[in-house]
Amino acid sequence: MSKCHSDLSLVEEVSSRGNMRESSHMKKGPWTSAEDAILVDYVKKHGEGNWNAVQKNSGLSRCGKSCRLRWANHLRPDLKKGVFTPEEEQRIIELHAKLGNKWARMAAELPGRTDNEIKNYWNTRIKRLQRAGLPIYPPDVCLLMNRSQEESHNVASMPTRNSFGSNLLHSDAFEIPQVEFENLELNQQILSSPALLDIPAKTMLKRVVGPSHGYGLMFPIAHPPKRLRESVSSYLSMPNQLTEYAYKKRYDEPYKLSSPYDSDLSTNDLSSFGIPPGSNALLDSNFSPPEPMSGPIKLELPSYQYSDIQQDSWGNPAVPLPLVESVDTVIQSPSMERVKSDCFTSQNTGLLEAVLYESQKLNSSKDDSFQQSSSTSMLDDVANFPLKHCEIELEAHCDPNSPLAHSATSVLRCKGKKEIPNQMADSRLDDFLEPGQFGHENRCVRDKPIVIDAIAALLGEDTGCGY
DNA sequence: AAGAACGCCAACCGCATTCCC
DNA sequence: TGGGAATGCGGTTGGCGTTCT
Repeated sequence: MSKCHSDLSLVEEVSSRGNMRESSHMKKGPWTSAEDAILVDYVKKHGEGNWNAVQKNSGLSRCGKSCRLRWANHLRPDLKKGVFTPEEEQRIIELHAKLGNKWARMAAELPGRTDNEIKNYWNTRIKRLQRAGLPIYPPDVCLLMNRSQEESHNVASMPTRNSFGSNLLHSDAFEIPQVEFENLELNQQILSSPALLDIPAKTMLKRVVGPSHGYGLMFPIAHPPKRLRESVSSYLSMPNQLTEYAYKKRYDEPYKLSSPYDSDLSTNDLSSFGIPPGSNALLDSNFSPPEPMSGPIKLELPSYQYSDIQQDSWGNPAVPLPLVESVDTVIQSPSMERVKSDCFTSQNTGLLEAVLYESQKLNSSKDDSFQQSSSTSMLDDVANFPLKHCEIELEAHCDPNSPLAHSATSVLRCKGKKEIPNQMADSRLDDFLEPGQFGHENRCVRDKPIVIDAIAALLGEDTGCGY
Protein backbone atom coordinates (compact mmCIF):
# COMPACT_ATOMS: atom_id res chain seq x y z
CA MET A 1 0.00 0.00 0.00
CA SER A 2 2.68 2.36 0.92
CA LYS A 3 4.96 1.62 -1.99
CA CYS A 4 3.74 3.72 -4.83
CA HIS A 5 2.48 6.43 -2.61
CA SER A 6 5.51 6.69 -0.49
CA ASP A 7 6.67 9.71 -2.35
CA LEU A 8 3.44 11.48 -2.33
CA SER A 9 4.12 15.07 -2.62
CA LEU A 10 3.11 17.30 0.15
CA VAL A 11 -0.34 18.49 -0.10
CA GLU A 12 0.07 21.88 -1.55
CA GLU A 13 -3.42 22.90 -2.14
CA VAL A 14 -5.35 24.22 0.72
CA SER A 15 -8.35 22.16 1.38
CA SER A 16 -11.40 24.26 1.41
CA ARG A 17 -12.74 22.28 4.31
CA GLY A 18 -9.71 21.42 6.24
CA ASN A 19 -7.46 23.27 8.52
CA MET A 20 -5.67 25.74 6.34
CA ARG A 21 -2.50 25.84 8.31
CA GLU A 22 -2.20 22.12 8.59
CA SER A 23 -3.27 21.15 5.14
CA SER A 24 -0.94 23.61 3.55
CA HIS A 25 2.11 21.59 4.44
CA MET A 26 1.06 18.35 5.99
CA LYS A 27 1.68 15.21 4.11
CA LYS A 28 -1.20 12.91 3.43
CA GLY A 29 -1.53 9.40 2.20
CA PRO A 30 0.19 6.21 3.20
CA TRP A 31 2.98 6.34 5.70
CA THR A 32 6.49 5.43 4.72
CA SER A 33 8.68 3.24 6.85
CA ALA A 34 10.88 6.23 7.48
CA GLU A 35 7.98 8.15 8.85
CA ASP A 36 7.01 5.21 10.95
CA ALA A 37 10.48 5.04 12.36
CA ILE A 38 10.41 8.68 13.24
CA LEU A 39 7.10 8.35 14.93
CA VAL A 40 8.06 5.24 16.84
CA ASP A 41 11.23 6.86 17.96
CA TYR A 42 9.41 9.92 19.09
CA VAL A 43 6.85 7.99 21.08
CA LYS A 44 9.55 5.94 22.70
CA LYS A 45 11.18 9.07 23.89
CA HIS A 46 8.19 11.15 24.78
CA GLY A 47 5.38 8.73 25.21
CA GLU A 48 1.95 8.85 23.69
CA GLY A 49 -0.11 11.94 23.58
CA ASN A 50 0.52 15.49 22.61
CA TRP A 51 0.43 14.42 19.03
CA ASN A 52 0.65 17.84 17.57
CA ALA A 53 4.03 18.17 19.17
CA VAL A 54 5.25 15.24 17.15
CA GLN A 55 5.20 17.26 14.02
CA LYS A 56 6.91 20.15 15.71
CA ASN A 57 9.61 18.16 17.42
CA SER A 58 10.30 15.33 15.08
CA GLY A 59 10.10 16.96 11.73
CA LEU A 60 7.32 14.71 10.56
CA SER A 61 5.09 16.42 8.09
CA ARG A 62 2.06 14.79 9.52
CA CYS A 63 -0.69 16.31 11.53
CA GLY A 64 -1.16 15.15 15.07
CA LYS A 65 -4.31 13.41 14.18
CA SER A 66 -2.59 11.37 11.56
CA CYS A 67 0.23 10.52 13.95
CA ARG A 68 -2.14 9.36 16.59
CA LEU A 69 -4.00 7.23 14.12
CA ARG A 70 -0.85 5.73 12.72
CA TRP A 71 0.43 4.90 16.14
CA ALA A 72 -2.81 3.52 17.40
CA ASN A 73 -3.58 1.44 14.38
CA HIS A 74 -0.20 0.25 13.25
CA LEU A 75 2.77 1.09 15.37
CA ARG A 76 1.67 0.31 18.86
CA PRO A 77 3.80 -2.53 20.15
CA ASP A 78 0.88 -4.37 21.66
CA LEU A 79 -0.98 -4.65 18.43
CA LYS A 80 -2.00 -8.05 17.32
CA LYS A 81 -1.50 -8.39 13.63
CA GLY A 82 -3.10 -10.80 11.28
CA VAL A 83 -6.54 -12.11 10.69
CA PHE A 84 -9.05 -12.40 13.43
CA THR A 85 -9.20 -15.71 15.12
CA PRO A 86 -12.54 -17.49 15.27
CA GLU A 87 -12.71 -16.59 18.92
CA GLU A 88 -12.18 -12.96 18.13
CA GLU A 89 -14.76 -13.05 15.39
CA GLN A 90 -17.23 -14.57 17.74
CA ARG A 91 -16.44 -11.96 20.31
CA ILE A 92 -16.96 -9.21 17.80
CA ILE A 93 -20.34 -10.55 16.90
CA GLU A 94 -21.30 -10.70 20.51
CA LEU A 95 -19.99 -7.27 21.21
CA HIS A 96 -21.70 -5.78 18.25
CA ALA A 97 -24.92 -7.32 19.37
CA LYS A 98 -24.43 -5.65 22.69
CA LEU A 99 -22.85 -2.38 21.76
CA GLY A 100 -23.72 -1.61 18.19
CA ASN A 101 -21.16 0.36 16.24
CA LYS A 102 -19.10 1.26 19.25
CA TRP A 103 -15.84 0.28 17.69
CA ALA A 104 -13.65 1.81 20.29
CA ARG A 105 -15.44 0.04 23.06
CA MET A 106 -15.28 -3.18 21.18
CA ALA A 107 -11.58 -2.69 20.63
CA ALA A 108 -11.16 -2.22 24.33
CA GLU A 109 -12.51 -5.69 24.82
CA LEU A 110 -10.27 -7.20 22.22
CA PRO A 111 -6.68 -6.75 23.29
CA GLY A 112 -4.36 -5.91 20.47
CA ARG A 113 -7.11 -5.01 18.08
CA THR A 114 -7.98 -1.55 16.93
CA ASP A 115 -11.32 0.04 16.42
CA ASN A 116 -10.49 0.57 12.80
CA GLU A 117 -9.66 -3.05 12.35
CA ILE A 118 -12.86 -4.18 13.96
CA LYS A 119 -14.85 -1.69 12.02
CA ASN A 120 -13.37 -2.84 8.76
CA TYR A 121 -13.94 -6.40 9.66
CA TRP A 122 -17.52 -5.79 10.56
CA ASN A 123 -18.31 -3.76 7.52
CA THR A 124 -16.81 -6.40 5.33
CA ARG A 125 -18.71 -9.06 7.11
CA ILE A 126 -21.93 -7.16 6.81
CA LYS A 127 -21.44 -6.75 3.12
CA ARG A 128 -20.76 -10.39 2.76
CA LEU A 129 -23.79 -11.45 4.68
CA GLN A 130 -25.88 -8.93 2.90
CA ARG A 131 -24.92 -10.29 -0.43
CA ALA A 132 -25.62 -13.76 0.69
CA GLY A 133 -28.92 -12.65 2.11
CA LEU A 134 -27.99 -13.85 5.52
CA PRO A 135 -28.71 -12.30 8.88
CA ILE A 136 -26.28 -10.07 10.64
CA TYR A 137 -26.44 -11.94 13.86
CA PRO A 138 -26.59 -15.63 14.36
CA PRO A 139 -29.99 -16.58 15.64
CA ASP A 140 -28.70 -17.84 18.89
CA VAL A 141 -27.04 -14.56 19.58
CA CYS A 142 -30.39 -12.99 19.12
CA LEU A 143 -31.93 -15.54 21.36
CA LEU A 144 -29.44 -15.00 24.08
CA MET A 145 -29.78 -11.31 23.81
CA ASN A 146 -33.48 -11.74 24.15
CA ARG A 147 -33.16 -13.83 27.19
CA SER A 148 -30.86 -11.37 28.75
CA GLN A 149 -33.21 -8.59 27.93
CA GLU A 150 -36.08 -10.52 29.29
CA GLU A 151 -34.32 -11.10 32.52
CA SER A 152 -33.45 -7.50 32.85
CA HIS A 153 -37.05 -6.62 32.30
CA ASN A 154 -38.10 -8.90 35.05
CA VAL A 155 -35.81 -7.10 37.39
CA ALA A 156 -36.22 -3.55 36.38
CA SER A 157 -39.42 -1.70 35.96
CA MET A 158 -40.39 -1.10 32.44
CA PRO A 159 -39.41 2.27 31.17
CA THR A 160 -41.74 4.27 29.09
CA ARG A 161 -41.55 3.68 25.44
CA ASN A 162 -39.87 6.88 24.67
CA SER A 163 -37.43 6.80 27.45
CA PHE A 164 -36.63 3.29 26.65
CA GLY A 165 -35.82 4.05 23.08
CA SER A 166 -33.92 7.07 24.06
CA ASN A 167 -31.79 5.17 26.45
CA LEU A 168 -31.12 2.55 23.96
CA LEU A 169 -29.91 5.04 21.54
CA HIS A 170 -27.21 5.99 23.92
CA SER A 171 -25.51 2.90 24.98
CA ASP A 172 -23.66 4.71 27.65
CA ALA A 173 -26.83 5.72 29.32
CA PHE A 174 -27.71 2.32 30.56
CA GLU A 175 -26.01 -0.65 31.91
CA ILE A 176 -25.48 -3.20 29.27
CA PRO A 177 -26.54 -6.53 30.57
CA GLN A 178 -23.82 -9.01 30.70
CA VAL A 179 -24.67 -11.67 28.27
CA GLU A 180 -22.80 -14.86 28.27
CA PHE A 181 -22.65 -16.60 24.99
CA GLU A 182 -21.77 -19.97 26.26
CA ASN A 183 -24.28 -21.50 23.96
CA LEU A 184 -22.30 -20.34 21.04
CA GLU A 185 -19.50 -22.56 22.02
CA LEU A 186 -21.92 -25.32 22.45
CA ASN A 187 -23.25 -24.64 19.07
CA GLN A 188 -19.88 -24.98 17.59
CA GLN A 189 -19.86 -28.52 18.69
CA ILE A 190 -23.29 -29.33 17.56
CA LEU A 191 -22.64 -29.21 13.95
CA SER A 192 -19.11 -30.00 13.33
CA SER A 193 -20.37 -33.00 11.53
CA PRO A 194 -18.84 -33.14 8.08
CA ALA A 195 -22.13 -34.25 6.74
CA LEU A 196 -23.50 -30.89 7.58
CA LEU A 197 -20.53 -28.86 6.73
CA ASP A 198 -19.55 -30.31 3.44
CA ILE A 199 -22.46 -29.03 1.54
CA PRO A 200 -21.33 -27.46 -1.67
CA ALA A 201 -22.32 -23.89 -1.72
CA LYS A 202 -23.38 -24.24 -5.31
CA THR A 203 -25.83 -26.86 -4.34
CA MET A 204 -27.17 -24.64 -1.69
CA LEU A 205 -27.49 -21.79 -4.05
CA LYS A 206 -29.21 -23.85 -6.62
CA ARG A 207 -31.82 -24.60 -4.14
CA VAL A 208 -32.03 -21.11 -2.96
CA VAL A 209 -32.46 -19.54 -6.33
CA GLY A 210 -33.52 -22.58 -8.16
CA PRO A 211 -36.60 -23.11 -10.22
CA SER A 212 -38.72 -24.25 -7.40
CA HIS A 213 -39.55 -20.75 -6.45
CA GLY A 214 -41.88 -21.69 -3.71
CA TYR A 215 -39.06 -23.12 -1.75
CA GLY A 216 -35.93 -21.52 -2.89
CA LEU A 217 -37.21 -18.05 -2.65
CA MET A 218 -38.01 -18.52 0.90
CA PHE A 219 -34.54 -17.28 1.45
CA PRO A 220 -33.92 -15.13 -1.52
CA ILE A 221 -30.51 -13.83 -2.24
CA ALA A 222 -30.46 -10.14 -1.91
CA HIS A 223 -28.53 -9.46 -5.04
CA PRO A 224 -27.20 -12.52 -6.67
CA PRO A 225 -23.60 -11.64 -6.36
CA LYS A 226 -20.80 -12.64 -8.54
CA ARG A 227 -19.12 -14.08 -5.60
CA LEU A 228 -22.05 -15.56 -3.96
CA ARG A 229 -20.35 -18.80 -3.41
CA GLU A 230 -17.66 -17.08 -1.52
CA SER A 231 -20.16 -15.12 0.39
CA VAL A 232 -22.06 -18.09 1.58
CA SER A 233 -18.96 -20.05 2.25
CA SER A 234 -17.61 -17.25 4.29
CA TYR A 235 -20.71 -17.10 6.29
CA LEU A 236 -20.67 -20.77 6.85
CA SER A 237 -17.22 -20.52 8.18
CA MET A 238 -18.48 -18.44 10.99
CA PRO A 239 -17.78 -19.81 14.36
CA ASN A 240 -21.36 -20.04 15.26
CA GLN A 241 -22.38 -23.19 13.69
CA LEU A 242 -25.85 -23.24 14.95
CA THR A 243 -26.45 -20.53 12.50
CA GLU A 244 -24.72 -22.63 10.01
CA TYR A 245 -26.91 -25.47 10.90
CA ALA A 246 -29.94 -23.35 10.56
CA TYR A 247 -29.07 -22.39 7.08
CA LYS A 248 -27.89 -25.70 5.98
CA LYS A 249 -31.00 -27.22 7.26
CA ARG A 250 -33.07 -24.62 5.62
CA TYR A 251 -31.28 -24.86 2.34
CA ASP A 252 -30.91 -28.55 2.27
CA GLU A 253 -34.26 -29.67 3.38
CA PRO A 254 -36.71 -27.36 1.77
CA TYR A 255 -38.42 -30.15 -0.02
CA LYS A 256 -39.35 -31.79 3.16
CA LEU A 257 -41.75 -29.05 3.92
CA SER A 258 -45.20 -29.67 2.79
CA SER A 259 -45.47 -26.11 1.79
CA PRO A 260 -43.58 -23.07 2.73
CA TYR A 261 -46.83 -21.28 2.97
CA ASP A 262 -48.44 -23.54 5.41
CA SER A 263 -50.64 -21.41 7.41
CA ASP A 264 -50.02 -23.35 10.52
CA LEU A 265 -46.38 -22.74 10.45
CA SER A 266 -45.61 -22.65 14.05
CA THR A 267 -42.85 -21.67 16.27
CA ASN A 268 -41.65 -25.17 15.97
CA ASP A 269 -41.27 -24.66 12.34
CA LEU A 270 -39.37 -21.58 12.98
CA SER A 271 -37.13 -23.43 15.24
CA SER A 272 -36.46 -25.87 12.52
CA PHE A 273 -35.18 -23.00 10.50
CA GLY A 274 -32.86 -22.08 13.22
CA ILE A 275 -34.99 -19.21 14.24
CA PRO A 276 -35.43 -19.34 17.94
CA PRO A 277 -38.81 -18.28 19.14
CA GLY A 278 -38.59 -14.76 20.30
CA SER A 279 -35.41 -14.16 18.49
CA ASN A 280 -34.61 -10.72 17.31
CA ALA A 281 -34.16 -12.42 14.09
CA LEU A 282 -37.79 -12.30 13.42
CA LEU A 283 -38.52 -8.73 13.73
CA ASP A 284 -35.50 -6.63 13.69
CA SER A 285 -34.62 -7.64 10.21
CA ASN A 286 -31.47 -9.11 11.44
CA PHE A 287 -32.59 -12.48 10.61
CA SER A 288 -33.92 -14.02 7.54
CA PRO A 289 -35.97 -13.97 5.63
CA PRO A 290 -32.80 -12.47 4.50
CA GLU A 291 -33.30 -8.88 4.50
CA PRO A 292 -31.05 -7.01 2.21
CA MET A 293 -29.15 -5.34 4.90
CA SER A 294 -28.12 -2.32 3.09
CA GLY A 295 -29.92 0.89 2.85
CA PRO A 296 -32.51 1.45 5.43
CA ILE A 297 -31.06 -0.71 8.10
CA LYS A 298 -28.98 1.09 10.58
CA LEU A 299 -26.53 -1.19 12.10
CA GLU A 300 -25.48 0.83 14.99
CA LEU A 301 -28.26 -0.19 17.23
CA PRO A 302 -27.60 -3.32 19.13
CA SER A 303 -29.98 -5.96 18.07
CA TYR A 304 -31.27 -6.51 21.52
CA GLN A 305 -32.56 -3.05 21.55
CA TYR A 306 -35.35 -4.51 19.55
CA SER A 307 -35.77 -7.53 21.57
CA ASP A 308 -38.81 -6.34 23.36
CA ILE A 309 -40.89 -6.60 20.37
CA GLN A 310 -40.11 -10.20 20.08
CA GLN A 311 -40.95 -10.84 23.57
CA ASP A 312 -44.05 -8.98 23.06
CA SER A 313 -44.83 -10.80 19.94
CA TRP A 314 -44.35 -14.09 21.56
CA GLY A 315 -46.97 -13.59 24.10
CA ASN A 316 -45.95 -11.06 26.62
CA PRO A 317 -47.85 -7.92 27.19
CA ALA A 318 -47.04 -4.89 25.20
CA VAL A 319 -43.61 -3.60 25.76
CA PRO A 320 -41.67 -0.89 24.07
CA LEU A 321 -41.47 -1.37 20.41
CA PRO A 322 -38.33 -0.88 18.50
CA LEU A 323 -37.52 2.13 16.59
CA VAL A 324 -38.34 1.13 13.13
CA GLU A 325 -35.13 1.22 11.24
CA SER A 326 -36.07 -0.24 7.99
CA VAL A 327 -38.61 0.64 5.43
CA ASP A 328 -38.88 -2.99 4.70
CA THR A 329 -39.67 -3.66 8.23
CA VAL A 330 -42.17 -0.93 8.25
CA ILE A 331 -44.01 -2.40 5.38
CA GLN A 332 -43.57 -5.97 6.23
CA SER A 333 -44.06 -6.09 9.86
CA PRO A 334 -47.50 -7.35 10.64
CA SER A 335 -47.46 -5.50 13.87
CA MET A 336 -46.88 -2.14 12.42
CA GLU A 337 -49.98 -0.62 13.81
CA ARG A 338 -48.58 -1.04 17.18
CA VAL A 339 -45.68 1.08 16.31
CA LYS A 340 -47.75 4.07 15.47
CA SER A 341 -46.58 7.50 15.89
CA ASP A 342 -44.79 7.24 19.12
CA CYS A 343 -42.42 4.89 17.53
CA PHE A 344 -41.94 6.85 14.41
CA THR A 345 -40.64 9.78 16.17
CA SER A 346 -38.94 12.66 14.62
CA GLN A 347 -35.90 11.51 16.39
CA ASN A 348 -35.50 8.93 13.79
CA THR A 349 -33.28 10.13 11.12
CA GLY A 350 -33.94 9.57 7.51
CA LEU A 351 -36.31 10.93 4.99
CA LEU A 352 -38.08 7.71 4.40
CA GLU A 353 -38.75 7.26 8.02
CA ALA A 354 -40.13 10.71 8.19
CA VAL A 355 -42.43 9.96 5.32
CA LEU A 356 -43.43 6.73 6.87
CA TYR A 357 -44.05 8.45 10.08
CA GLU A 358 -46.41 10.82 8.43
CA SER A 359 -48.17 8.12 6.53
CA GLN A 360 -48.56 6.11 9.65
CA LYS A 361 -50.05 9.03 11.39
CA LEU A 362 -52.46 9.59 8.59
CA ASN A 363 -53.36 6.02 8.49
CA SER A 364 -53.76 5.64 12.18
CA SER A 365 -56.40 8.29 12.26
CA LYS A 366 -58.68 6.20 10.12
CA ASP A 367 -57.65 2.88 11.35
CA ASP A 368 -58.14 2.96 15.03
CA SER A 369 -59.83 -0.38 15.09
CA PHE A 370 -56.55 -2.06 14.48
CA GLN A 371 -55.24 -0.70 17.64
CA GLN A 372 -57.29 -3.28 19.36
CA SER A 373 -55.70 -6.23 17.76
CA SER A 374 -55.24 -8.92 20.28
CA SER A 375 -52.06 -10.48 21.39
CA THR A 376 -53.31 -13.62 19.76
CA SER A 377 -53.26 -12.03 16.40
CA MET A 378 -49.85 -10.78 17.21
CA LEU A 379 -48.76 -14.29 17.74
CA ASP A 380 -50.24 -15.29 14.47
CA ASP A 381 -48.48 -12.49 12.82
CA VAL A 382 -45.20 -13.45 14.17
CA ALA A 383 -45.67 -17.08 13.43
CA ASN A 384 -46.33 -16.24 9.85
CA PHE A 385 -44.01 -13.40 9.62
CA PRO A 386 -41.06 -15.06 7.97
CA LEU A 387 -43.11 -16.28 5.11
CA LYS A 388 -44.77 -13.01 4.50
CA HIS A 389 -41.55 -11.28 4.85
CA CYS A 390 -40.00 -13.51 2.28
CA GLU A 391 -42.72 -12.83 -0.13
CA ILE A 392 -42.24 -9.18 0.05
CA GLU A 393 -38.57 -9.58 -0.19
CA LEU A 394 -39.12 -11.49 -3.34
CA GLU A 395 -40.94 -8.58 -4.74
CA ALA A 396 -38.21 -6.31 -3.74
CA HIS A 397 -35.74 -8.33 -5.63
CA CYS A 398 -37.66 -8.89 -8.73
CA ASP A 399 -36.09 -5.94 -10.35
CA PRO A 400 -32.43 -6.69 -10.08
CA ASN A 401 -31.50 -3.64 -12.02
CA SER A 402 -33.08 -1.30 -9.67
CA PRO A 403 -30.66 0.46 -7.42
CA LEU A 404 -33.48 0.46 -4.97
CA ALA A 405 -34.04 -3.18 -5.40
CA HIS A 406 -34.57 -3.71 -1.76
CA SER A 407 -36.41 -0.62 -1.03
CA ALA A 408 -40.05 -0.18 -0.65
CA THR A 409 -40.10 1.67 -3.90
CA SER A 410 -38.91 -1.24 -5.81
CA VAL A 411 -41.42 -3.39 -4.12
CA LEU A 412 -44.08 -1.34 -5.69
CA ARG A 413 -42.41 -0.91 -8.95
CA CYS A 414 -42.23 -4.62 -9.24
CA LYS A 415 -45.83 -4.99 -8.43
CA GLY A 416 -46.80 -2.56 -11.08
CA LYS A 417 -44.70 -4.16 -13.72
CA LYS A 418 -45.68 -7.62 -12.79
CA GLU A 419 -42.22 -8.82 -13.33
CA ILE A 420 -42.95 -11.80 -11.26
CA PRO A 421 -44.60 -14.65 -13.04
CA ASN A 422 -48.28 -14.16 -12.78
CA GLN A 423 -49.00 -17.43 -11.20
CA MET A 424 -46.44 -16.82 -8.64
CA ALA A 425 -47.52 -13.35 -7.91
CA ASP A 426 -51.13 -14.28 -7.63
CA SER A 427 -50.65 -17.21 -5.41
CA ARG A 428 -48.27 -15.25 -3.35
CA LEU A 429 -50.75 -12.57 -2.68
CA ASP A 430 -53.46 -15.06 -1.99
CA ASP A 431 -51.30 -16.86 0.44
CA PHE A 432 -50.32 -13.64 1.86
CA LEU A 433 -53.84 -12.56 2.40
CA GLU A 434 -55.33 -15.80 3.32
CA PRO A 435 -58.58 -15.00 5.05
CA GLY A 436 -58.60 -15.61 8.70
CA GLN A 437 -54.93 -15.94 8.86
CA PHE A 438 -54.62 -12.59 10.40
CA GLY A 439 -56.99 -11.17 12.83
CA HIS A 440 -56.63 -7.77 11.42
CA GLU A 441 -57.82 -8.33 7.89
CA ASN A 442 -54.47 -8.19 6.28
CA ARG A 443 -53.88 -4.77 7.48
CA CYS A 444 -50.24 -4.91 6.83
CA VAL A 445 -50.92 -5.16 3.17
CA ARG A 446 -53.76 -2.77 3.25
CA ASP A 447 -51.53 -0.17 4.74
CA LYS A 448 -48.94 -0.49 2.14
CA PRO A 449 -50.35 1.81 -0.49
CA ILE A 450 -50.30 4.68 1.89
CA VAL A 451 -46.76 4.14 2.86
CA ILE A 452 -45.81 3.42 -0.67
CA ASP A 453 -47.48 6.46 -2.04
CA ALA A 454 -45.69 8.57 0.44
CA ILE A 455 -42.37 7.14 -0.54
CA ALA A 456 -43.15 7.38 -4.17
CA ALA A 457 -44.14 10.96 -3.73
CA LEU A 458 -40.92 11.61 -2.00
CA LEU A 459 -38.97 10.02 -4.77
CA GLY A 460 -41.06 11.58 -7.44
CA GLU A 461 -42.08 8.27 -8.82
CA ASP A 462 -45.33 6.90 -10.02
CA THR A 463 -45.48 3.50 -8.62
CA GLY A 464 -48.38 2.52 -10.71
CA CYS A 465 -49.56 0.68 -7.74
CA GLY A 466 -52.49 -1.36 -8.75
CA TYR A 467 -54.13 -1.85 -5.47
C1' DA B 1 -6.26 -11.97 -21.74
C1' DA B 2 -8.73 -8.07 -20.37
C1' DG B 3 -11.98 -5.62 -18.05
C1' DA B 4 -15.35 -5.59 -14.40
C1' DA B 5 -16.59 -6.54 -9.91
C1' DC B 6 -15.42 -7.16 -5.48
C1' DG B 7 -12.74 -7.52 -0.96
C1' DC B 8 -9.72 -5.57 1.99
C1' DC B 9 -7.80 -2.05 4.58
C1' DA B 10 -5.25 2.23 5.47
C1' DA B 11 -6.18 6.75 5.86
C1' DC B 12 -8.97 10.82 5.82
C1' DC B 13 -12.74 13.72 7.40
C1' DG B 14 -16.03 15.88 10.33
C1' DC B 15 -18.09 16.03 14.59
C1' DA B 16 -18.19 15.42 19.59
C1' DT B 17 -15.98 15.40 23.81
C1' DT B 18 -12.38 16.45 26.94
C1' DC B 19 -8.65 19.14 28.47
C1' DC B 20 -6.33 23.23 29.58
C1' DC B 21 -5.37 28.02 29.95
C1' DT C 1 -16.26 30.16 32.88
C1' DG C 2 -15.55 30.55 28.09
C1' DG C 3 -12.86 29.47 24.22
C1' DG C 4 -9.36 27.21 21.80
C1' DA C 5 -6.58 23.09 21.41
C1' DA C 6 -6.18 18.27 21.75
C1' DT C 7 -8.07 13.99 21.50
C1' DG C 8 -11.45 10.38 20.49
C1' DC C 9 -14.73 8.34 17.63
C1' DG C 10 -17.37 6.72 13.78
C1' DG C 11 -18.35 7.17 8.88
C1' DT C 12 -16.47 7.29 4.50
C1' DT C 13 -13.19 7.17 0.78
C1' DG C 14 -9.84 5.54 -2.31
C1' DG C 15 -6.29 2.46 -3.91
C1' DC C 16 -4.53 -2.00 -4.63
C1' DG C 17 -4.92 -6.94 -5.09
C1' DT C 18 -7.82 -10.80 -6.21
C1' DT C 19 -11.46 -13.16 -8.43
C1' DC C 20 -14.82 -13.63 -11.82
C1' DT C 21 -16.87 -13.30 -16.39
